[in-house]
Amino acid sequence: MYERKIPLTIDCGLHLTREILNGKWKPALLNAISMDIKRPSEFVRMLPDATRRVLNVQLKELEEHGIIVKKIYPQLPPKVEYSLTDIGWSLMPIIDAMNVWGDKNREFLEKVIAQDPKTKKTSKSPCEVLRKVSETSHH
Amino acid sequence: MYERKIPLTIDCGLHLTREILNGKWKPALLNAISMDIKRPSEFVRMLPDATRRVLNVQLKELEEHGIIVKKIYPQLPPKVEYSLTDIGWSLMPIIDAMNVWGDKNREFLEKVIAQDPKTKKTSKSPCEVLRKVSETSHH
DNA sequence: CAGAATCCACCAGGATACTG
DNA sequence: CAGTATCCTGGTGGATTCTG
Repeated sequence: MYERKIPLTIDCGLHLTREILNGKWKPALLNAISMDIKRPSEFVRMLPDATRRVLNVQLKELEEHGIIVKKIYPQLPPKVEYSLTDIGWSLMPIIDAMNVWGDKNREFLEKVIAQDPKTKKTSKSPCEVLRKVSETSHH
Repeated sequence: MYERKIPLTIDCGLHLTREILNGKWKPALLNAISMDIKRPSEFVRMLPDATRRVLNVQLKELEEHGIIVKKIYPQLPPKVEYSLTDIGWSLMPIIDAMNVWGDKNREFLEKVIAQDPKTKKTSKSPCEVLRKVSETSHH
């Protein structure tokens, strides 16, 4: 059974963290950036089910919340790169834990979520896509 | 700088976990249940900004997803208690991490989130409320 | 005390098209 | 390649009322 190391008496922190991570693609974006996939075009390839617009919106929020930084290279064609701030990096253990937990329980979770009527099936599995991207993302 | 222990090449797990935790009050509910605050009336007291209905909805989803279990005592007045399943417990380190991270960065986060125009101020701080509840929750 | 039934407002997120 | 402007809809979550 799970043993709590720290006595948690309040959950404000929980709400704050939820607020920061609140957005359909934010965890995935953070995960991507931490893996050095940090250009908008790469995000789009990596998350085929998301729109450029939505990704931009969520990236902007993450930026405004101080989690990531946007660097614009004044070139033609334009080049943009995102990177994690210190606070952003400090968030990664949580993202990783979510990733690991989801992977570990994938079989079970896919079943219970699939049986959920309000779950819309996404056309493509993000898995293979991301795998491809990360192989080719650095030319 | 953050050193990644496990090479993460896919983020499906991330999506699954997000799906499970997707719901405004789910993390707080899980946190509460793990702290042995597990009766509907306690939830309502603990989260004054949430409606009974919404809490019920989210509890039901958590139950359908196999994260919690609902036990109904056939009495008058009715009594209901929720508890975490094994999978639910295995999720707690993540909830805790979120709680800790949010607490640690509270000052910063409150600032950046407050300056966010689309953040609606909640009337009461959940902190004091929860503190009160946990003091009195076991009669 | 627990919870179902309505009704509804709002906004996150998706589709599309256009500019630099 | 990057970003913005519209437009639209589905669903989340809130308010209220009513039962056992």
